[in-house]
Amino acid sequence: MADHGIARDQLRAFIERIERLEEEKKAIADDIKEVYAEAKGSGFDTKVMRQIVRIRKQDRNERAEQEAILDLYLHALGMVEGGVADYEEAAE
Amino acid sequence: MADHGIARDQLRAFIERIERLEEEKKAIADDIKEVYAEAKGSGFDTKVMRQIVRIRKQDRNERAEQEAILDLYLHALGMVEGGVADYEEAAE
Amino acid sequence: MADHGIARDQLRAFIERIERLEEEKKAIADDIKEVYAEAKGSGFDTKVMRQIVRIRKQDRNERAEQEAILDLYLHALGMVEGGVADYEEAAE
Amino acid sequence: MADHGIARDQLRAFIERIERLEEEKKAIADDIKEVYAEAKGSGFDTKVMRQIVRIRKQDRNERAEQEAILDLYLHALGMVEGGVADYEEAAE
DNA sequence: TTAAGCGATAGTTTCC
DNA sequence: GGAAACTATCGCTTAA
Repeated sequence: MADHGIARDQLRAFIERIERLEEEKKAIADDIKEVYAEAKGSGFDTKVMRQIVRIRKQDRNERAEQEAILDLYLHALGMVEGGVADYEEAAE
Repeated sequence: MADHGIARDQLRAFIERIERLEEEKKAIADDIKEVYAEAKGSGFDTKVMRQIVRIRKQDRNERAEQEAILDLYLHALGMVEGGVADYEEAAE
Repeated sequence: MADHGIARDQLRAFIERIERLEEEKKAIADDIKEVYAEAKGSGFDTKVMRQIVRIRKQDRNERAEQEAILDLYLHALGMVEGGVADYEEAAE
Repeated sequence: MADHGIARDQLRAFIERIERLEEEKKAIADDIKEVYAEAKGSGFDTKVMRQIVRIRKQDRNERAEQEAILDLYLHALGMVEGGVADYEEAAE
């Protein structure tokens, strides 16, 4: 019985942290909407803008993935041992 | 032709503002995930937690809606100007 | 009352079509797994393979999106009416 | 060095087989969406439909599991070889 | 102004 | 158990 109170407080704290973060997230989402509205007011086509944003994001993702695959290859080819890898192993 | 450069700069500025905001949003979303992970590490069931968060949000929405309806009634009845509102301002 | 039977039969038909399609989908997913297993048996690293597949897919998506954005621009700039569009229509 | 070319061709073949299968899978997924859309157009609630499909799938899984358990029992009791199983195969 | 299509996000499941 | 794929839900935007 004793722990229930503690667990409850802990849970409440977690929930409240989450709720505060969600509020912040919501606020930012609203900011984004505002920016689009403002841009629209300046004569820009928001549809086009959204696509630009999306494609630029894709570009970033792709670059990240390219690096990931390069890493993977280097490891697969064993071209990493003797250098950084030993360092990392030693550090574990 | 002259304005294209300006429009371009303006567009670029809008896009960059949006991208910065999206980054922030992403960061917060990650924070939320972390909190859930931490709670899980403390032995809480995240599925249940998510439900709690969802239900509490609904409650808030309902409450907001009820207040909106109340406002509507008060306005319809002309019971609001210079009356309740002043009260609320004074209370803040 | 009369329509219930009909609606029911219709619903049943829809459900069964869906279930058949889901079976097919499942079968193909299994095939894919088999191919990965076979490749693994031939000494390939499936992790790398999955990344290759993913990145190639991204490439395709990006290309599609680029085309979409080009279209959008052309329309936004009004460079399509009476011009390219008619060409395209004529070509179809 | 000589094998690299072969490995490469082999890899390419695997990748292409996978990509072809993924395309087929995608096509079927799209077909499923279409059926739902069509059903919606006929006045059915797709949310409910999805639930029906899910429940029926669970039922099948359960039934399969029950049969597996039954099989297990029958085998454990040695009541199976040359009996029911052959019947079923013949019936297919 | 609302319905509907679409995109994004959240959640579940599956694989490693 | 952690990551990735798939699914479902939600909210926005658009068109009627």
